[in-house]
Amino acid sequence: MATTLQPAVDPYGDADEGEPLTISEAAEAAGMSVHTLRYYERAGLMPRVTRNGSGHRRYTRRDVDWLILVNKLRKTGMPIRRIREYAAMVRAGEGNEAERLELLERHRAEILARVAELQANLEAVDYKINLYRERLASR
Amino acid sequence: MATTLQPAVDPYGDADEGEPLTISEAAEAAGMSVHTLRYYERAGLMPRVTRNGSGHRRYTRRDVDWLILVNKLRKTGMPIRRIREYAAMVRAGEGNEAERLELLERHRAEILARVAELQANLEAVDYKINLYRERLASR
DNA sequence: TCTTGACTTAGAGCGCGCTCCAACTTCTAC
DNA sequence: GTAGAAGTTGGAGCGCGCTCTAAGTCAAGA
Repeated sequence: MATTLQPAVDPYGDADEGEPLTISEAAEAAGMSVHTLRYYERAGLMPRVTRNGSGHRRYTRRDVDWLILVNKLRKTGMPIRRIREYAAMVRAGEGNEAERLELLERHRAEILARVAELQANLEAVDYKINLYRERLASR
Repeated sequence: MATTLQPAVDPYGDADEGEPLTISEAAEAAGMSVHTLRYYERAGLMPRVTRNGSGHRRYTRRDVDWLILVNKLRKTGMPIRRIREYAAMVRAGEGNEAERLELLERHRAEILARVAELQANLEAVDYKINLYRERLASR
């Protein structure tokens, strides 16, 4: 008997994966904790996660790729809530690419704004640094 | 009207401070809420805040400048905890400029690292964006 | 058979940075 | 003098994103 429940539709777009990973292997591969993986799933951030016969999660390579992307979205400040929306679009399958694109383009603009803000405020820090350097130099 | 907010510019000289501001005026000038100003004071982020005879806070131009700096440090991700350390140094007075400089230089490095991280992860977002654009174009 | 360890769940806990509330006092304008 | 705006305090509450705990299931190896 097959050990995994295969979905009728592959939410990622393609098929066939290779050996699935356990949660700890997937956590290792994605660079996060098993706690976080379970949390992300509960939070609706995974388009799908299949289980084996005894209820254990099995992560495909695509699942891990998705986790790595989620990680990057998080590191660029995308809130869980919006990643959930994105995951829902991916789960819904093909046909909503325009929406997905719009979400990512908005996020791109936010990243650029964030970089600009950091660089602007960096100037104030640099100004202060120079002030202290001068004060120290004139002793 | 001698009581307007005049930038009589006193960037750390011993010049006149001018009329002190109430908490709501200072909040307005610094671009934050009065709640936040009180919170920052309680959290130890203010080197000093004087009170008038009846216990109301009076903010000098220097206090507001400090708040603006704190705001920039926050926006560049410096935790409250570390700003508290910095405020303690300022409160302690002259003689610890080397420590203050070190704190700011560490923060500077963290900002640069953050910018680099954002830019690196931005590439993944751009990659995805291009993917969706191509998918949409070939329809 | 027993132990070990990896997995499961629901739910609690936590650190951060505010943000607000209740109850009270003080200031300002009329 | 009085209304009401604005100030004060201690402490509660909140949204976020994890992070961990407890109690249980299950399979493999000594």
